[in-house]
Amino acid sequence: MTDIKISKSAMVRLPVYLHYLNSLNDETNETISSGAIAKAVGYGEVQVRKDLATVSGSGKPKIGYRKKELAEHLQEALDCGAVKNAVIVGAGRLGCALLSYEGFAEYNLCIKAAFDKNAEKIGEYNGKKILPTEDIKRYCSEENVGIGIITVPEAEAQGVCDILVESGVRAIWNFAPAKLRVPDGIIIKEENMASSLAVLSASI
Amino acid sequence: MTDIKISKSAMVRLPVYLHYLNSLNDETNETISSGAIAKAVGYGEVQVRKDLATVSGSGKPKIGYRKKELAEHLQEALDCGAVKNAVIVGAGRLGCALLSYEGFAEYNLCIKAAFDKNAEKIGEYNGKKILPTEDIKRYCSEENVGIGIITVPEAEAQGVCDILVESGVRAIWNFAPAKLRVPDGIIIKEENMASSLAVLSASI
DNA sequence: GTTATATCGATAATGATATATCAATATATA
DNA sequence: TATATATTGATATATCATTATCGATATAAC
Repeated sequence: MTDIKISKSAMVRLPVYLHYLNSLNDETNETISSGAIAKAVGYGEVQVRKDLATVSGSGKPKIGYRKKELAEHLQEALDCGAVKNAVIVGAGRLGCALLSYEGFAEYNLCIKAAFDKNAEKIGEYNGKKILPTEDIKRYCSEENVGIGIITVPEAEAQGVCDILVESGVRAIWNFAPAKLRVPDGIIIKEENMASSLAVLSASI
Repeated sequence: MTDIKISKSAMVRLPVYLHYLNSLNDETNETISSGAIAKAVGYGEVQVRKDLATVSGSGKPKIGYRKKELAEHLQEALDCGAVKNAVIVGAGRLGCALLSYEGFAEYNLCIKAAFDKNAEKIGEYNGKKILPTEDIKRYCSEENVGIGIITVPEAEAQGVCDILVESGVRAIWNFAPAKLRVPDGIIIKEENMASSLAVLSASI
């Protein structure tokens, strides 16, 4: 693992490049220029070059980047060569939306199952199991789950978070509008829908 | 409108402060210190003071901030005194999840209706109307809609975006993994779920 | 009244990120 | 082979955001 430091903000852009490359349906050209990518994804072209330089170095003057090679390097940087497993806790509307969202597969992310404390929800959704909350710990260790997604109400979020951490999950994606406490070493990303929309609204 | 410049990243934190203040159920203290807020929401205490200074100035040494006053100032800064209307285009799972999400109300955001091109979806969901795509323009001007939320597949996103812009929407929240082109003056926020999760996954 | 303490606000220092500039280079053309 | 051109990569600069420091001030205790 060549341990180059990639900035947080660059990390957000990498999947965008990869997605764009994947979306190109085998056109004639084997290569693509930073300018073309920049235009397509809406970043500055220097920005693109700088980002790509940190992961690839396959760019050649007058030629551009070899698409295939670049995509591979992006995959490596995002470490999405091997499938990674995730689970969702909270099988409400948002939880189910994520459960059935196809887009994760592109990055080799697999949402294996969801959990809910409500007995009525237990069963299947879109071919994926919804299990009772009590099963989280067992399931996560058996299925080698590394990522937990929290879509429960605010009041329950911290409890769920603790269970996930106990279950060996190393990263958490939190959709509840609550600040969660996690031990050092656990990565947490807070996603606050209402506040995102509020920001947008404030700027109009 | 006192036109102070608030940085983008500070703007993201303001709703968090407001939400926290709202969540305090009328405790004995009328005031709260920047340190206490910092601890609760997980930011540095200098950070909190700096953010609050840009919107309020109601802080007093040894006392802290008057909760009520602070909340009002945050509301003003976020301009969420008056109700603002939004619509969703794409009544799939994610669209419906957002349609029924209660959390927006805290910031006086009202998602009025959703639109879908699929005739089967037309009707109601959770008490809110789902209308055919053709009605977007008429509805938005009649109901004074300023914000459009796009939850359609990538291929349809740009078309929907154009319609929304034509309909007088001034801000767009895009959940499709596509870079959308909008005229100057229209604010757009790209939200890429898959790529968010990919970033998280890459860091474990 | 004087002193101690909590807490803010302002300024400065650091760090991170984005943009601009330009030399270096791989190909194409004459 | 020499020259022109597209395009990268590196360096420098500018912008933006966070953290640290410290003096100022409102209350409380003595």
